[in-house]
Amino acid sequence: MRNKEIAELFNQIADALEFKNENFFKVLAYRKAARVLEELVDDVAELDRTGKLMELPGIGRAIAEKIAEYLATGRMKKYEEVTKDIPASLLELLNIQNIGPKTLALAYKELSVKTIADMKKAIASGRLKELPMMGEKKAENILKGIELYERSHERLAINIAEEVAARVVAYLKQNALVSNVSAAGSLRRWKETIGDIDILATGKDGKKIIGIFTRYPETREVAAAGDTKGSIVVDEGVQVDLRIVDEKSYGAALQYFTGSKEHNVKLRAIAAAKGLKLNEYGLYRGKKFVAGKTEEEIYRYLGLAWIEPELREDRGEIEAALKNKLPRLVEMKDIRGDLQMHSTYSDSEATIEELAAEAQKLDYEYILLTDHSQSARYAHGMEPARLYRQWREIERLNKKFEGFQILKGIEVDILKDGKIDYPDQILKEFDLVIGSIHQGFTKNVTERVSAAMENPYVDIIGHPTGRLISSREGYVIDLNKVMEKAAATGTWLECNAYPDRLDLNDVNLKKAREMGIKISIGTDAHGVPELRWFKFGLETCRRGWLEAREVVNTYPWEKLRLLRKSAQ
DNA sequence: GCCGTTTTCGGCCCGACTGTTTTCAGTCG
Repeated sequence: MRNKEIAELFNQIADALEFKNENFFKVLAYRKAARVLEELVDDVAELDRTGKLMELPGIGRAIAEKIAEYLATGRMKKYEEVTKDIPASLLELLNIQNIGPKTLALAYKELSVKTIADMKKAIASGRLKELPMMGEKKAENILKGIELYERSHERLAINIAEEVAARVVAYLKQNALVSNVSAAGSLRRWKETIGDIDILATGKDGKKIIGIFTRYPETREVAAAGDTKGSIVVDEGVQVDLRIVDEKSYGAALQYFTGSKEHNVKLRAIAAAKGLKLNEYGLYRGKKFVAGKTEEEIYRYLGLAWIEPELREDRGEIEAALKNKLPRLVEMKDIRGDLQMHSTYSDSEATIEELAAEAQKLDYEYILLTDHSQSARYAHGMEPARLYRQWREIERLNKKFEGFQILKGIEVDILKDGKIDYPDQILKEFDLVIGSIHQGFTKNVTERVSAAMENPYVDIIGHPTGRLISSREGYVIDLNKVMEKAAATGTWLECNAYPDRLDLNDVNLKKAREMGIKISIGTDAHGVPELRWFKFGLETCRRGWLEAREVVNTYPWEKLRLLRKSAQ
């Protein structure tokens, strides 16, 4: 699939056009097309073949033709044209805070700045600050931007961002001047990675509150501090923004700062069509304030049901809300158990007993213990003798519990030849079996996973794409074929809740849902504290529009066992 | 460049903050 490759080209065209000070909306159009391709589950080449490219939102005639051109010839004239007089290293600088297209163009034209190193030199030599509209402070801020970029230009993992935000929110809540403190932005939407952390609060004395905020003990640097808005960089190297609004604007501001940008653009268009104006202070008819204290009243006034933050990505949620057809998203209270975890029997720190004790604290009815199978030597996979020992321990422990049980599971390797790591007579003894790829990431993965799904005892495919958010692309796999096979065989696909995996991801889950595939959530915990990461899987499922009945963890075990394909 | 309950042209996001300037340009979200 070349979706990502083409998306990257469009992003670069957008950067180049921005640098050249082209029409801002044209830049946006390319960025939108890039985003649509990045999130596309289908193969862009297939859509091109069947003439369906222009059915995608944000893809019109001109962009469809460029995609077709690139697929046919491996080249895109537009891309070559707009980038030919720009050094390849230059556009990277646009990602640095306080460097925008104007500053960059000026530094390039006057001082031949082409790289980050050039920019540092231009600042050190004092030449940058001599340019028009530049100055001491401006140069200093660019230098800070470069430092931040070099330290951590990667997005923050959701679990880290959530922790940082929770600490800042708790700090602000201690202060009597502040009320209604809440995280907004991509964190409130539970996006899998977070750029910076947005926090919203209400209070009378904005300036004072911003002052308190900038004295947060973990502040490394204060990037801005005004009457209603402040920005700090905390020790993790992440930027935290705080906005202060009036009580009566709280809902409007929460809506506005939760985003996504694309969702908000569409919402404002709906407002405009009704002769209204929506901004972070409220919904207005002319100068008259008509709504804004809560999000609900804003959506209601626009003729929409309130939309869960996780859905606000402009992936059809506004259309669904207009028709009153929003999904009833699965919630934590629907969940009865965790369906993947490891113990000391393979490669984990936690004993079975410790995992069970923690699971009961979490009010689960069951957990599925899924240690590795024998060929996973790197993970101390279990040969049959150790497996039988584990079963006896599970049986012994289960006698002690009431209203809780440990299910006998396994994360079995799908081998390089597509075979499963245990024979069927062992497999059928498990309560549930997860089949996963842990070896041969580039070798016939689609065929091997498909073959595994033909096995009546393989109930779940674990982390189906194998991606690691921080470090690995994932297997070479045709997910469309895998989903078709999953739907045909009644195999469930996993949403692995491990924060670096979140696999399947939101857009793939939404696609799976549309195909009628059931989803299982597992933390893949390798230690007791990691059982608390379940929420990241749950939230990813919510971003994939999943309802409780579509997530198998919501069924009591008596019902769940009957959903297995071997019981059908 | 896209899009259409304002429909084939004209609108599409605009307000806060900073730093440069001396009334506003650039950047960010």
